[in-house]
Amino acid sequence: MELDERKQKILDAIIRTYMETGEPVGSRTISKYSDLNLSSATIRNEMSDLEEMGYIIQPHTSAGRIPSDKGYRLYVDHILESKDQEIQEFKDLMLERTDKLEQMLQQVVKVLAANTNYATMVSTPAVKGNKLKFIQLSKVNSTQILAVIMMEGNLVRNKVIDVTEELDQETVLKLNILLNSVLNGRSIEEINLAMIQNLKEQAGIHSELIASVIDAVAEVIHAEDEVKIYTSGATNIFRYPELSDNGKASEIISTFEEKQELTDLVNQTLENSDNQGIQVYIGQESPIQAMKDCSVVTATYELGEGLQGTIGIIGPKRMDYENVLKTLKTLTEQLDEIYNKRKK
Amino acid sequence: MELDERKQKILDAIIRTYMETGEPVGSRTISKYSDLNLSSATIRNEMSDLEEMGYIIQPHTSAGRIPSDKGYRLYVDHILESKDQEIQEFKDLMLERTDKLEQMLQQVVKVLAANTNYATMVSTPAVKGNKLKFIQLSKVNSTQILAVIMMEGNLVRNKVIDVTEELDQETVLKLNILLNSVLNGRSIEEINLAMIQNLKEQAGIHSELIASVIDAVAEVIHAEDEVKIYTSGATNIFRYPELSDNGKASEIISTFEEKQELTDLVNQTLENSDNQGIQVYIGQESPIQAMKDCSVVTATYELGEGLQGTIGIIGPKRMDYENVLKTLKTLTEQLDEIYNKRKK
DNA sequence: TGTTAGCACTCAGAGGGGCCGAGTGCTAAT
DNA sequence: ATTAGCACTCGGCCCCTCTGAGTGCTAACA
Repeated sequence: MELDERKQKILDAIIRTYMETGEPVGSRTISKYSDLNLSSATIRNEMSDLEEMGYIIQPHTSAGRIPSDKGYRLYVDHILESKDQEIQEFKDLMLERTDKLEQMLQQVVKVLAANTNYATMVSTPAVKGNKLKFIQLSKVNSTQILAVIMMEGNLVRNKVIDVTEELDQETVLKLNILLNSVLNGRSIEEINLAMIQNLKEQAGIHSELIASVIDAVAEVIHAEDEVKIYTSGATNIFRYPELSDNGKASEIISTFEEKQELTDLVNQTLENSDNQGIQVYIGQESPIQAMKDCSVVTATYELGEGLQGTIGIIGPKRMDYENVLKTLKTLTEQLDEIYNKRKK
Repeated sequence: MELDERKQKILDAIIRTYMETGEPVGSRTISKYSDLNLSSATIRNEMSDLEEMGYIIQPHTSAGRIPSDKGYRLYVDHILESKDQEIQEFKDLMLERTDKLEQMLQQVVKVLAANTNYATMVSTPAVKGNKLKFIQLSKVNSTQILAVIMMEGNLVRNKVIDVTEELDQETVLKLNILLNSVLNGRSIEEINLAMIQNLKEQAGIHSELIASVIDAVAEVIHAEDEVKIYTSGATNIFRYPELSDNGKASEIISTFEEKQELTDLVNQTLENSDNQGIQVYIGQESPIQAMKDCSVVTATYELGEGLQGTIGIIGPKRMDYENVLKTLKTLTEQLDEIYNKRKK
């Protein structure tokens, strides 16, 4: 059987209606609502076909039809194809923009949740192929050294290193210079064993400390450690009866609270960025098991210099894809812009 | 009317039974369950008195009685009076203890939620009268300086400062020495205007930068900014039917997610620490409106040197106070111990 | 041949009635 | 002061019915 234009239109009408109401939609509704001017009987026939083809589902006899994952997928793919969408302004949000990236992201995720009425999340940017700007060792006390590591994009990480040998100020200074002269401007991938060996030799008796510092650098740069995730509006899922069943709701909210699985989502999203970085997971497609009854829309934003983060919106399968996609697109663009301004 | 011993015992029995079952408890139950050897009729008379005195409530005619906030309060106060409670071990938790305080706290809050089946939260320590260990300025590029500020307790904060004037390495070094010589070992309260003035004078043309740095120090030290709150087990509230009513659950979980109000709770807790730092808010007593149907138990832990944080457990009013109080006491002691070991 | 009207059928959900049992308050007896 | 007994209350549960939305099928129609 073929999905001709009329069937498409009917499917579209079904999905739209269902997105609004959340109730199974019947033939009569479509017959009246849409501008197809077909009787309910005809619609029924078509619906029967659509069901056979797997685009819609009847939750039980004598109920209307609801879209299946496959139906949603078709719908979303259509939207994704349609090219330029108008741009909505986030001025009010951006007015309050702060210098602190993390605070801003928290702001973003809140506004997003409030605007969309879905659950939202955002990850801080992961470091990817990022380069060292400089390392600064400072003596804390006789047995501890503070290593401050700054990367491109002004990301700063600290680590306190315990040392066995006592160091004087001068030695610390020398080690500083040594480390910086060799490591600055390198990405983690570029720092190889030969380089480390070389460093150790030059450091002489302090080679052990060098090893510690390198370890710290490696640890610190390793992205996963430091990707933070902010969420908001998890309780929005109570708005959608099909999700607020106690077991489901609890699972989804737990996932939001514990965040571990969200990290997986972020990583997966970053791996397959395409289509302007926006991805839509419908139902079972979702990488997170707890969200198999939801749709998850993710977008990748980039603050330049290999700093990529993810924004995600989680809602019912009948979410307002059109609006969500548009909003996410706008938002990621705005984030780009912020970065560029800050750079200037 | 007086609360004689028998009434006390009956009240106690009512509360304990209700804590177990979550159902209103009737006179017959108490008559059989307790070792008072009184008929249900007698119990009924006493219950009638207890109700009049405000310790118990009848949710509706022909239902049993449940404890009122006042009843719980009496019960909790009794427990708090009873002195030495046995100590329960958290060895498995502590085995995994890491150097990273925040990671450990996250661990703590998770274990706590899993063990108690209540919702839990923990705040990172707030800085209070804490002293500067040192300040380190580093040149990032021609217009930016990185200030690393280390406090007692090895708390490190970073801030990138934009500067208008170009600085060479040597100047940065000089400013470093200047700042450290004046500010080291001072707490934020000790840094006064005269000191700042003095610094500025010595800095000459760079006085503006000094001002920026001082601002940064102030900002960074200001506790509220940096108190982070971790939560876990928010969905545990679904275990308790009296809380899992949709509206209430949603409110509580939102509070947990947004965290702003939890900060208020933390602050309030830190302000009135007494009774080994453990406080119990029952129902309306809670500083957080959303939790007016819950009980909130908070404990203050101290990592020495003015670093205080808060642990909180949020559950139904019929929570197992005895166990919760014991657990919290143990936990805070363990945290103390960790600090002492780390110090050594 | 595609579309429509009509009709019998299905089924979830709302509403109502009746029953049950837990629990109370009161009274009279011990 | 305590207890036994009794009438009464009331929420929760089960069962039934009714309703209305929706379907599939068939026959008529253009």
